[in-house]
Amino acid sequence: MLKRLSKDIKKIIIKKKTTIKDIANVLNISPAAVSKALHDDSRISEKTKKAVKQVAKNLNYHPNHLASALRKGKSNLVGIIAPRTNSHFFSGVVQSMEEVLNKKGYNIIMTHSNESYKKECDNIDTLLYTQVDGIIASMANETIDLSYFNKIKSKGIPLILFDRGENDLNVDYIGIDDYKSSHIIVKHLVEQGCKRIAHIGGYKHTRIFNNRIRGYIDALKEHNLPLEEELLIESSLSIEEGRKKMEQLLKLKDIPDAVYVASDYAALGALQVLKERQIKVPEDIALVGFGNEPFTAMVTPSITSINQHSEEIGKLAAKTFLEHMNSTVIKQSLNKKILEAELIIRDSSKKVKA
Amino acid sequence: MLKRLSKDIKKIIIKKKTTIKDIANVLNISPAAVSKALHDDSRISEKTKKAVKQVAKNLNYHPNHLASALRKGKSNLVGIIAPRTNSHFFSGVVQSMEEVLNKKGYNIIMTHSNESYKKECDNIDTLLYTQVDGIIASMANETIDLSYFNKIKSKGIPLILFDRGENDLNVDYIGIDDYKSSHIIVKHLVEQGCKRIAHIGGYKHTRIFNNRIRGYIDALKEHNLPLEEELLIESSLSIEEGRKKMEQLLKLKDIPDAVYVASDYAALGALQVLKERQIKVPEDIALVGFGNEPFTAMVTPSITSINQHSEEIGKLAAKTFLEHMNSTVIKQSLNKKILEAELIIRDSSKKVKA
DNA sequence: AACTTTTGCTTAAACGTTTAAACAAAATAC
DNA sequence: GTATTTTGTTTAAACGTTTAAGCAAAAGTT
Repeated sequence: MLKRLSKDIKKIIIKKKTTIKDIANVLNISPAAVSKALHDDSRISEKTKKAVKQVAKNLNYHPNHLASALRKGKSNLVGIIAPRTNSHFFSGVVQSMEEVLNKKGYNIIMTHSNESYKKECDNIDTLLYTQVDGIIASMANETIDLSYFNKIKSKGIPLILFDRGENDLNVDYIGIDDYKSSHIIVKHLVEQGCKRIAHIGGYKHTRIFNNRIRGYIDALKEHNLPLEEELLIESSLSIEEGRKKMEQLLKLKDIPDAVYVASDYAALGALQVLKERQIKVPEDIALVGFGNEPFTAMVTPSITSINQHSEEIGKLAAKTFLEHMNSTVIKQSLNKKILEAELIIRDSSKKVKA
Repeated sequence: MLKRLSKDIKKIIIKKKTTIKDIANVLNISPAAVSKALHDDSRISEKTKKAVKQVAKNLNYHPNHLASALRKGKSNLVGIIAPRTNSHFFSGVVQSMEEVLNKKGYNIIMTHSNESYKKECDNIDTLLYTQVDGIIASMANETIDLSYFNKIKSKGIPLILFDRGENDLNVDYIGIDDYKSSHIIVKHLVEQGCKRIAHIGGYKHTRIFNNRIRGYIDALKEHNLPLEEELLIESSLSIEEGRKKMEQLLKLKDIPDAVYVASDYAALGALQVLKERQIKVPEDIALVGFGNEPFTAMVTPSITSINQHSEEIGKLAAKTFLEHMNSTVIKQSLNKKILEAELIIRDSSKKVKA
């Protein structure tokens, strides 16, 4: 009784959202005609189209996404999961994805795992809950168990991984050739005359970091340099970790003459330590980072780094998603697209002047 | 013709998602009964509830959120917009919001403006598009134009701001008393015997930073200290900016004996500079940060800071949202909740030993 | 003028839920 | 043993959109 009353009050106070029906009533046409007019259907006259759009604007009409998504069986939303938000690489990737997807009428729901496995799972859950049409993701550092990603696949919606992917998971993948990138870096350092090349790498269980480590090891071999255990360090690659691992390397009786760091952030930390200790870069120790973050060009000395082609990766990932949506049958063939990375040589490793 | 065919193929290949109807068919009951059983309606017998839930599990049933949201007229989603993802404060706030909201059946869509106005607008658009039931936001540093936030209000869904709010905008707000916080800090520094207290603050156009600056100025006055222009600096408050502004202060002929930095990150940068220059903290210069980030306790010397009660803010913001949802009429009265902050005194400012 | 085609709309069903209302059967009350 | 309440379910409509199918009128074709 009281409840009924308050409900009526609500109805009075809340200006009901205008629907397609309201527009139809104003113009004395059917809701179907309105819907078609709004979608520029060729079977609707220009006159009614104009009228409908005008009334829609007047009544402040906004389509009910839930209704159309339900009816069409797709939400036109794609979920993105990135491990971090503040890296130039990831934001570049996302931006170019967004560009491609928006053009095709898709909206994006961004989520960040912050490198945490739990958050990643939460992200997947909300994305599935909101009925996204697909998920494009890059895995958190922590993630080892992949059952949650399989949950996506079992729902039947496309999953595309980029950068931080996994070989086991049977999905499309876009990334750069990390193994080869290490080769390019080591080759460059050798050409600069370096003989004791250290590697501050990421954790081996992450595909890309493992590949960089393997590449480092194999490249040393190719150039007949010995692999010394004390020169190969795993780390979480934050600025602070870069400082710590660099300090660790400087404590060795036989310090390296070059350090290849698997992330620009950690490389920056390492550089800070070197500068504080008055160690000359690149003369005493040459330094190479990874990711081509903008700051690498801005610090002194500027840091040599690997350009990961974020725009290209984003574009390809988005296009792969669109391919899935446009194919009527479930695609069986997988897209594994591996781009070749590019070394941007800067002062931190330029011992031999050209 | 061909299209029809391919559609049929699709139907065959794609295992249709199981719906409430499928469960109903299996058990020979009505879909309505199934729906009620799944929601533990008191009018459904325990026996059928159990049976329904079992079948649901067997068929791998997942409720169609779009359908239920459409029918119920609410999505049970709440959008959150935070300026940054990596700050302890914001992640604490969000976590406690999530806790409160999940308990009441709400899911969260997190977005990050990354301090960019454009991204903030994009976030608002996608959130409105996904038909969230409300938005809880903290404004980007860049944001000056508030028309986009008014767009939310004009849609009739609740908007709750926290921390970075705005006086003009007629919305609920939860935050700490920044003005008073500055007073607490200045008082503390004066008690430690400091006479030239500098302030590295944020940009004045952001409410909270403006309040901190005003608080700093008024507190100086109260303690009969002169306000010196060269000691009051605006900045973006990153680590790097903290370094730069500290260096700027050290270039003065008459350097300060205390620095109050409006962010722990910038305070950390300042501390790095002080340590590099062998300036004793707190003996030569006392240092106070803001935000009580975990690292403030971990660096040497540990940094005195202001605890912003992130959990409390998150909880209150979530509760305010829930109040909106539960009230049948549109609430006119605004909630402005200002919490008192707490100074955590650590080594960086402890000149007078207790 | 008698047809076909095209144009511009309408009708009605569907998407998967929820929920008010109805109703039969069982349990309880008197 | 009839009246009333409670229990457990069904029916049917609704949420706002899209879309296949239908249909009348206009335009085009012989």
